Amino acid sequence: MQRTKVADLLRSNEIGKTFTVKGWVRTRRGNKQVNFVALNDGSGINNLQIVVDMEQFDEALVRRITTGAAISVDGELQKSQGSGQNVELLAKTIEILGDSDPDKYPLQPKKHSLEFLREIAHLRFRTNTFGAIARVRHSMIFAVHEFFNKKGFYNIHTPIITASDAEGAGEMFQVTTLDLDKLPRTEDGKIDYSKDFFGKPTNLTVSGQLEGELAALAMSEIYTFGPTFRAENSNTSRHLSEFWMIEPEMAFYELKDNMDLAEEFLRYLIQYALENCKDDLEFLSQRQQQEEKGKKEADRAMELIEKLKFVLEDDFARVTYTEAIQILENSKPNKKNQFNYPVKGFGTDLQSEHERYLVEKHFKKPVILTDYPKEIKAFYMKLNDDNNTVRAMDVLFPQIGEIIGGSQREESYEKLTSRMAEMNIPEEEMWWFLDTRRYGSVPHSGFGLGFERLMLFVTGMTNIRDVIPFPRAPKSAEF
RNA sequence: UCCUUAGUAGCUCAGUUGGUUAGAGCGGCGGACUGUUAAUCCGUAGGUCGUAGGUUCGAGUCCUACCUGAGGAGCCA
Repeated sequence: MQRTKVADLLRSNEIGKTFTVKGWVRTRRGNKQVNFVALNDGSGINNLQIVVDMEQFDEALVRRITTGAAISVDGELQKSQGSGQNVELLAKTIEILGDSDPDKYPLQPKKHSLEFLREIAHLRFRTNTFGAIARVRHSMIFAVHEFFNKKGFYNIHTPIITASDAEGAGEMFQVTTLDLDKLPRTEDGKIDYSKDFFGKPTNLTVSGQLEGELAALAMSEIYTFGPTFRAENSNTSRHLSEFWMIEPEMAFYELKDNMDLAEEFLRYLIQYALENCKDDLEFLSQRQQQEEKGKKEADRAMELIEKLKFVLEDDFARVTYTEAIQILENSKPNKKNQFNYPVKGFGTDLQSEHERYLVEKHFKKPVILTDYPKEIKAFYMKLNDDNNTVRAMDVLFPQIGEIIGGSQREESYEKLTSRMAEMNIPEEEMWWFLDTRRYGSVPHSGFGLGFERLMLFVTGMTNIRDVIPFPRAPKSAEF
């Protein structure tokens, strides 16, 4: 018989009909007369209750239905006598597909800490929380492509392995096939990369932006959605060594168009989650509420779904860096010396505590900060007429901070090369990038959205290692 | 990388100023209960206390180093 998914069966009202379900056992309980098995196959957050009439089954078989075991059940759908579910499956035949030794299976029918589950990340898909996160993650991936497809953007695959070290977005992972025990040397003792696989030093990409610009200056509107790698030794709940980034790049967009797109994009994704991930979000919300019980009232996060809706209600605040500095300088915590890093006028690099104050205390909604001093931003950002600030924009979200970083790009060949000279970026390595400014250069803009940061916000999880299936971080590459 | 903090049964934790056979809850296992809802009740088996040194008559409990986790900072997405 054809297999029916648990989620479909739970929605079904074909009482009395026979179905086959396959999945993994969450719990079994009962007595000599009747047993109840909670079965999940990943199709949704809710389990199907299998009712096992003990008179119909061999006790030895039923004993093998342990937490974690895989089973196949043929049975009749019926209205549930219990109150926890509408329908249940009265088992007619049960087949054990895969046993699971209850003495050794690490997942117990009880609450586990997220830290423990990180140590058994190969099995954590089987928990409610990580099943929900995996489904939400899928929906968000799908929504990203849907959004851009609807708007006529083309998805571009940019390279994972690159030879350019130009963006300076952080430490890079080197890619090599050289034998590290016997490195070939040139006459002056340096490593001879002409012997390496690509004939020159190569790394894993830290951003697809530069290649994205090449595509945008022909295709008009493109986006990338791929893995990026940073070998930065950063050990926080907001950073990964391997993460997924979405980078749209648009010809003929100025900074305001860029901001409008970023805001529309984020709203679209959140709206999509609310409409398509209701069950999972409700579960994640309950989970979060449980977690928050131990905290002081002032430290508690807003209820998840309420928080998501709240972001949709209001336009994001848009302020320039200069205005933000003034707000911060005149803020209570600054005057009372409560910031660890006091704000001292133009040029101060904003710290996490400052961003959090702006978003969570002052504006109480997402904030887009623009026009930063050129000194603290990348070389490719368009210089403003004041010669002092660049057309950068950072979108700041409550709790997670910077979720998007972007800018209008410098389209002038002269200004770009002079900025590169100031920042000691070798022109000869960037000849291909500079060609876009030599031939048919136009105003253009783009931004990068850290996909896992979005996932943090949408799921209400607080550690980024919990919103990607197999997190990569310093000293951590298991599974 | 820096600061703080933690590392005791499968999991979550308690172990008083260093002192006889290291405790609990949950989970597992055995049993009871004619429909349960991480069920309930009774019983039972599991640890030498992150690793390596050291102090001491004696260390889970003090000291040093290292490893690992968590929270925060920097870097950023």
